[in-house]
Amino acid sequence: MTRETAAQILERIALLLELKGENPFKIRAYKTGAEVVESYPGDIMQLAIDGKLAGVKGIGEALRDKLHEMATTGKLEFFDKLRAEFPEGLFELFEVQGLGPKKIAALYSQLGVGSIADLKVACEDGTAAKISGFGEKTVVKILESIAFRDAHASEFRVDQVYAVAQTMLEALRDHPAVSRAEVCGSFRRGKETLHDLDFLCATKKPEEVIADFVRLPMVEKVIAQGGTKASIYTAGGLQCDLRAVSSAEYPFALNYFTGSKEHNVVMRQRALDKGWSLNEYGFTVVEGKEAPPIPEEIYNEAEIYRALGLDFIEPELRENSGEFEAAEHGQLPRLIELENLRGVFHNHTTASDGTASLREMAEAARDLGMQYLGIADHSKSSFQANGLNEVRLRAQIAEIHALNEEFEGHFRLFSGTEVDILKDGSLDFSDELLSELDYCVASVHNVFNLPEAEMTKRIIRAIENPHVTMLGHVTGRLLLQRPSYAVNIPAIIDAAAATGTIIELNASAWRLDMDWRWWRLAKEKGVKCSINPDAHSTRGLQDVLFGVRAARKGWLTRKDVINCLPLSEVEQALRKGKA
DNA sequence: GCCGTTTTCGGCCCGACTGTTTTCAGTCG
Repeated sequence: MTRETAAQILERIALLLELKGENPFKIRAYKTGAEVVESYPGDIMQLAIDGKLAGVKGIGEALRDKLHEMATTGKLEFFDKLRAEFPEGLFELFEVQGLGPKKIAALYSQLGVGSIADLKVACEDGTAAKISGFGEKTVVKILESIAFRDAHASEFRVDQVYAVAQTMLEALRDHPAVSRAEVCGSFRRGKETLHDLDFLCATKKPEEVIADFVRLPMVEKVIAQGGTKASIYTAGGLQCDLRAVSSAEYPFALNYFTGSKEHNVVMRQRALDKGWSLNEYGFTVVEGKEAPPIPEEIYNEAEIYRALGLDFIEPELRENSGEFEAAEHGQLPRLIELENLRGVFHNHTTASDGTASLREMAEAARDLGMQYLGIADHSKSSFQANGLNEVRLRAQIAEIHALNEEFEGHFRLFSGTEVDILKDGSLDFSDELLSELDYCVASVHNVFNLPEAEMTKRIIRAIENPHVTMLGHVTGRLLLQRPSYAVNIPAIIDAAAATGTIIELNASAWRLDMDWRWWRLAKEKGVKCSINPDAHSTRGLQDVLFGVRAARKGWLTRKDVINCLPLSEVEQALRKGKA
């Protein structure tokens, strides 16, 4: 059993115990246990098998035994018995905004509601509104939340598909009959959410490759299987398509299946203007038309673009939103790469709601080849996240100074805070305290329902504070789960430009906020970006990967992203904008 | 169920907001 599965089982136990009205502290113990399993630095499942979990904080005797059982037998009797008491669909009810354990338990016991489909019926026929604690507004909110969820059905965040994409791609590339393979589609274009994964491979033996593809271990169900293409579902319900083509066709197919559809339309039109027809297999001269000869050998996508008089357009830019004009005039940006990052800001430690200590986070960042790490734990108003008060923050600053002494200039910790932007736009800490920090991230964490004008004013007031270095997750959205609050982004960008405030690109796959669609505007206005993992564990630092994808999609180069600066320059840059 | 300058049992994170109530329970962050 994988650690992800084990963690999910512990989480589900916590939910079921909540439904049963169990002791809340016992429930929290299971939730903590799930987090520990999820983010433990080391092979926790092997430790469980070997019976070496003693001393792992958060895992006591009971969880130790349960983890051992899961790791060795692949199941957990306690969980199987517990979940048999409730319908399977009950879990999805927790995804509905406004529904918690108490309301779900009431719906289930009084109306037999055991799934979102049941819930929808109960809301629409008026029975739900009759339950004590439910009313008209509750029902409306529930229906809204269900509608939002339906609109995004069968969509996945990129972190949910990343491992499958890599594993399948490796399997394809490993295949003796495959010469080249790639993930195409919206995954390759760096989209933040997607419906399926499109794989492409070049081979002389398509049927053999297809047959082996549908037998991969992660394949749950074969939807279709033919001579050159197949579709399957993984256990997680993710659809994966494979197309097998010849080596000569490969660059054309790669281009075609990467899309976007709008980009492809323009590509084909440009080819037609030359008298060529373009499809997923190659160029052909249009019947009866004067046309230049088709380039004889096209081995890669760049040569297709060159044949059409264009610079190579990176997949992330292929949305027909100006990339052709830029490619024609040699004005495409040289997009940022993961390797350009020299450090990261906005990270949490055990002082607030992170799972790793200051030292562990620093060591993990060094191991990733970074030169610096910015700490930004929550401020006191974020009680839920164990936010730091003034005394604890000053203690952390001192601790950071001590660690920096120890690093002797080889690595640098920056002291910061993720300070709450309060309802009126004032900040959770005084200017005096903020001035003692190396930098400050300001974020909204409560009162999401303000009208747009008020929310915009609130955030701009925070931006105008000279101690606010950067603005955190500007819209508060959680992809596929919660829409952004109402806010006027162009007005925020203008305010950031006027005050020299950096805007964060929160790299958590849940957020990717500010959205890639706004970065070109921000860049035009001279606003700098900081790609921030918002890491709550050492593993979380690696989320910068998703942030870089989004930054590339937003046309950003290393020059636009502040944490591409080497240590020797970044400190000054943190101050410069606000000087 | 976990933890502990407690060795064995008491404490474990808090406040705002919402909608339903008529003083507060439930949810969220």
